[in-house]
Amino acid sequence: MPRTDSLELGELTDSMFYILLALTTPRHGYLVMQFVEEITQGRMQIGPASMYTIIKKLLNAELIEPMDGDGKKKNYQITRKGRSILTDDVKRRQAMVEDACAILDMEG
Amino acid sequence: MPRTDSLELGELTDSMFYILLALTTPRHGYLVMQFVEEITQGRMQIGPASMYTIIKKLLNAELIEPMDGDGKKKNYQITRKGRSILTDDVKRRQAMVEDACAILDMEG
DNA sequence: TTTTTTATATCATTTATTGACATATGTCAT
DNA sequence: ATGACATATGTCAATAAATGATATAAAAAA
Repeated sequence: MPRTDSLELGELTDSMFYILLALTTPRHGYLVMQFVEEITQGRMQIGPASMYTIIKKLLNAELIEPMDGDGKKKNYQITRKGRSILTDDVKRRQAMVEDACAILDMEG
Repeated sequence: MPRTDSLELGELTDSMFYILLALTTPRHGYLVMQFVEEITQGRMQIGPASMYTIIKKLLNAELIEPMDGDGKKKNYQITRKGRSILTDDVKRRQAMVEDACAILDMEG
């Protein structure tokens, strides 16, 4: 990924992808971690280091925004810009799968 | 991605994914670069630095193997192990797209 | 002959991820 | 009320991945 910022290319890393997906509903970081593990059935786990590092980056890029926090908890939600980049990235990933299914002999 | 080797997790990076896909037919590095650009219609480009670095890594992990080279050209092809990991990774990516389509409101 | 394309390769740098660690509050059983 | 565990957020150093720049050399084309 490196050497060029993935967000500048309009691409999301797997972690960013799932965190953005989680924040289509307002949640705080800890809940996002649990949510990702749940919907992926444990296939993907995001620990605190990754979580809070990436949250910071997504905030900075304005793909998510802060919301009303309840005490210690800090809630975030996806922005319009974030949603747009997320749906584009779903399409990008869909295209990759289709490329593969065409060449291999898998049902796409 | 880092801190843990993606291959040890049985996961492929985007570049590895396309290079393996290209090597389902025997090809040499330079052809792989062109092939990837073609099938992705320019969406993904892999330059020489990435190409030969990743080829080396895939060889080392025995996901590809060398073949008869014609002069300067070095041909490679995917191994059985490589094919198995590739199809698994297609499924992993398919699952990600499905996760997203379920939460967003996209046709999967 | 000069230029471009083909073909392979390395190195230093940047970005991404994460294990280990630190901190603090809330909850629950003993 | 005391110890254990879950909740909740955060940093830092270390590792891995990708790539721009650069180098080399043969073949093809202009």
